[in-house]
Amino acid sequence: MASLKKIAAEVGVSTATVSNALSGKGRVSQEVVDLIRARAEELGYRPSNAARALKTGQSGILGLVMPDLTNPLFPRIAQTLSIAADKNQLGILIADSRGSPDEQSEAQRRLLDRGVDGLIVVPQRGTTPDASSVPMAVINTDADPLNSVSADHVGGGALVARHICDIGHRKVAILGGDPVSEVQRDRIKGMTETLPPDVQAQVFWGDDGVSHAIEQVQSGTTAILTTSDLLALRVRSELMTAQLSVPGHVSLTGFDDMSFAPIMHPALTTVAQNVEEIATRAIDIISTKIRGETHPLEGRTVPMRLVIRQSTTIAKTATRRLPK
Amino acid sequence: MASLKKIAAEVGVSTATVSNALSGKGRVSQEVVDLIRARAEELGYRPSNAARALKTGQSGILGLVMPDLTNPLFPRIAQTLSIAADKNQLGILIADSRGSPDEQSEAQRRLLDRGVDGLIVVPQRGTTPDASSVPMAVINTDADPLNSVSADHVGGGALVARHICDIGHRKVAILGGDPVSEVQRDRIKGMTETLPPDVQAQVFWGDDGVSHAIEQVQSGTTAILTTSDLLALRVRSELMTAQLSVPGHVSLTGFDDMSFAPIMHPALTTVAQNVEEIATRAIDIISTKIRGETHPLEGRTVPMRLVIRQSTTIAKTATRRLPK
DNA sequence: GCCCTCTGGTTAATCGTTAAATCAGGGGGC
DNA sequence: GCCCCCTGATTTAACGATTAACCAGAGGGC
Repeated sequence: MASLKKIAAEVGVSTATVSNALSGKGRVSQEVVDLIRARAEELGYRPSNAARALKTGQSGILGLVMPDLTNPLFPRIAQTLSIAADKNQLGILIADSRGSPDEQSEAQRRLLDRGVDGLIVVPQRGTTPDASSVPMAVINTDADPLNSVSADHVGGGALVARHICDIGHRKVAILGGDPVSEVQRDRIKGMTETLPPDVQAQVFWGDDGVSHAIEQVQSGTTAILTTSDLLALRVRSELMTAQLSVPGHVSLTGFDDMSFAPIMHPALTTVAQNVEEIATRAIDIISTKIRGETHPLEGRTVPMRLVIRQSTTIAKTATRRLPK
Repeated sequence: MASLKKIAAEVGVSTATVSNALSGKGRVSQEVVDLIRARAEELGYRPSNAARALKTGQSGILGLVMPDLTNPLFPRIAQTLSIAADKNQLGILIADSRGSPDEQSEAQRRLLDRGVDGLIVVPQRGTTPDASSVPMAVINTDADPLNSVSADHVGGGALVARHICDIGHRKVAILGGDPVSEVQRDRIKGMTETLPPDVQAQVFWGDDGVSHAIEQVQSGTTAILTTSDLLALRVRSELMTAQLSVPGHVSLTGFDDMSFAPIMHPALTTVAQNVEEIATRAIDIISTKIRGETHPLEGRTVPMRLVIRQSTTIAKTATRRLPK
């Protein structure tokens, strides 16, 4: 409602002076500044984003492209992102790429058309986001050359593998959802790299993988490591119908520490992402990029954290190997 | 990059003509329109949102205020909202009210400052959103006088109560998370209203409620109805430690059909919201409001859907009452 | 032949903010 | 007393799109 012009008229100065007074940029005497500030406050002045954006070419808005907004991690990312964003006076415009790479490009384009200053993209599994005319921060995984920040999925895999190994398991099944996903591949890479040669490990993928992994329990597998809590929940459910108990017959682990992990039965051992750090850093990185600088931590990963709960326990059939 | 001015210069007409040609508004001959369209296409012309917003006073952006972005329903709402929004050429700016009413007001203010054309608010439990200078659509529940659209939570409660009753349960415990939540109160209202007089029902709330509800099983309660899947999952977990099986000893129901409901064990009987319809209608309502009209369905609720899974079964201790 | 209308445009103002360029006037250096 | 610089402003132009108002010329009615 109230514009610079109105304030200028009321105080009896030019709009430029009002602009300067409020932004603290030009040269304005202290008394005039006070006068203007007071009047602006009274009138409830709020600068017009549109006008500022038009003039400066910066909208103060960031675009967030998520592969699928129903991704269970999205809420936490969105929340932290939105909080971190308004600390930096930025807004967040969302777009859903609906599971298809084409839509991902469309989503990027739509956000660009709206004049966002930067883009934060969590790419579809196995895809690379389009190059864009504004700075972009990619949240994916270390293996992605475009990755700006992400959890250390390889390290997370290592954590859970070491844990399982430490509590004496010598034959494990590793279960991934979709081999196209770099994130999942990295998690599994971390697991297999870390397991010592005397531990037998077999990797399974996809829907068939679930039953195959479970069959392995018959032949001595004492632990199933999955790349996602959702997958672990499914395994848990199928183990139950097969009359196999967790962790009695087999230990089970997930990934991401989703909402249900602590309250399912048994509570699920999993690996948590430091979503807050990732989101905050993403905002930081994109802000520095927008300013034309380079962020020292760009491309670095954020450590994951092992959350040990009741779904993993000491392997009965083996002696415990003590951590060195 | 390319502006109306540039196109105008290249084609040799005025910017007004270009504007008219592209928007189809003024009077421009067909050949000139074609010429301009072609040139615009070639130059990759994209209208500046900022300029348009400044001139017209409409930004084409909607603000979405969520009580807590980690709310498990948020992703689906956000997704559908974002899809429905871009069908209407609108963008969605998110804000998180972080669990506090103050932050809710702050969030509204921030979005308003960014010049949104309308606000979609899912209020904090037990709060009323601030009146705002732009049209607002509230997604809450029927009992809220400001409600613009929402699931029929009362009806949902009725559905699950009727189901439980139909399969022969005569003593049930009803468990809510937070009595401040109008949504949860409505769900419970629907349940209690629907249960016939010969069914004993007791209502419990909050953390203590979980254990109290479970104690009831000792004294003949054969079903526990909760107001949320998350709550049901916790109950399920505690029942397990108490050596009580679902649905063997007790039937269990949730609400909202969250991601884990179908894959937990036993799969959870629950009541699903038609989130798509709600979100689509919210966008519709806010769009009509922005145009200054009134939406015929404003304030109406959307039916819920009962999803029967394995967590509910015929009460052993009673004869089944057949649905009429 | 005069007036009116219709077509296909153009001009110019405006939205609110920013920023470069300009300017008036006082004070100090020498 | 002249020149320069500094302070505290003001003017002016511009960002890109929209839109009301205006205008030239063709064609038709009578």
